[in-house]
Amino acid sequence: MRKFHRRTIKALHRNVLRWYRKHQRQLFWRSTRDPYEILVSEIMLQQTQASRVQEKLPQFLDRFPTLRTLAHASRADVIRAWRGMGYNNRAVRLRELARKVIERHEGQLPCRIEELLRLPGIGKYTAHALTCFAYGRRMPVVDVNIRRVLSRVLWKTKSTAELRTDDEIWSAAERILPKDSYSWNQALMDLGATVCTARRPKCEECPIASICSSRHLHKLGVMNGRQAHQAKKMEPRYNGIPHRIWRGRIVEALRNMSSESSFSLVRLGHIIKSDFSKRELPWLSRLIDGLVRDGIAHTSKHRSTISVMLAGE
DNA sequence: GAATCGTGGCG
DNA sequence: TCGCCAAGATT
Repeated sequence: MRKFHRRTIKALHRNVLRWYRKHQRQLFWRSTRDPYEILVSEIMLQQTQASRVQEKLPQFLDRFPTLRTLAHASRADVIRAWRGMGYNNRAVRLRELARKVIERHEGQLPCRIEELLRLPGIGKYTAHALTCFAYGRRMPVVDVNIRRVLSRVLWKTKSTAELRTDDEIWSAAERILPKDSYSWNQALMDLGATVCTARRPKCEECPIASICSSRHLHKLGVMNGRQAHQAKKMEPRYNGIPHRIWRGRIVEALRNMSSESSFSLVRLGHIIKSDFSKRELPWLSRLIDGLVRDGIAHTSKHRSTISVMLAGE
């Protein structure tokens, strides 16, 4: 367990918050405290860059202005409104979450961490983020930005492959948390997104470079080069294209189909792959099965032909 | 605990 | 060009 000196922490707070007051990004979800709006933003922000959420969130909220409108919408409509966001499971879970909040909590998003964690699509990060950003409670938050920033500032960190463990970072985040945790957490995320970036951090613009444990590593250029490519397991592909991309193409095709009709497997195959042949039907079926399991697609048999559409219900 | 889940930008 | 990366959660 690393020790932190009070004076260092104070300087950290002062410099980061001063930088934040001047350089913060203007983001949609910082100008509201409506728990529902914050909730949607946090789900969208999971593994997704703020700039894209900034663009899509207003459209989504326009379509589903309240938790109730979302809960009463069809899955297909929610998935359609999720277009361009990626990770469509999130859309399905968000709608399911809304329905559970109505049946369990009378339509009020709960504010206790344990209750939040029981809802689909909410893990440790999102539960803490909601507590801090929607309810204004003093609460540490750790996302990939904060993990990288704290890892570099508080420990010598040569590459993003050598970040500190989650336990270490959560513990550190808790111990150095200032009074105004809302601004602090937002500030650290901005710093990580715009200055203390994963690749080519702009240490010359950093308000806490003089305090940073990794400052010398940067001068040596250690953090600049491409990451030592650690043999990561290649994800499954078909025709050189990752499984997930094929799934995405299918979902996009289903979105563009009018809600009453459906595609036969062969027709769908030709839409996502121009040279599709019947020999590839087993491959396509497996992809569809995955989408059905995830509650994104729905299949129906008519005589011997199988049809596909977005999940109804 | 590793594998899985989209999409677009950037170096 | 192509791999890495992005406000993670789930199984």
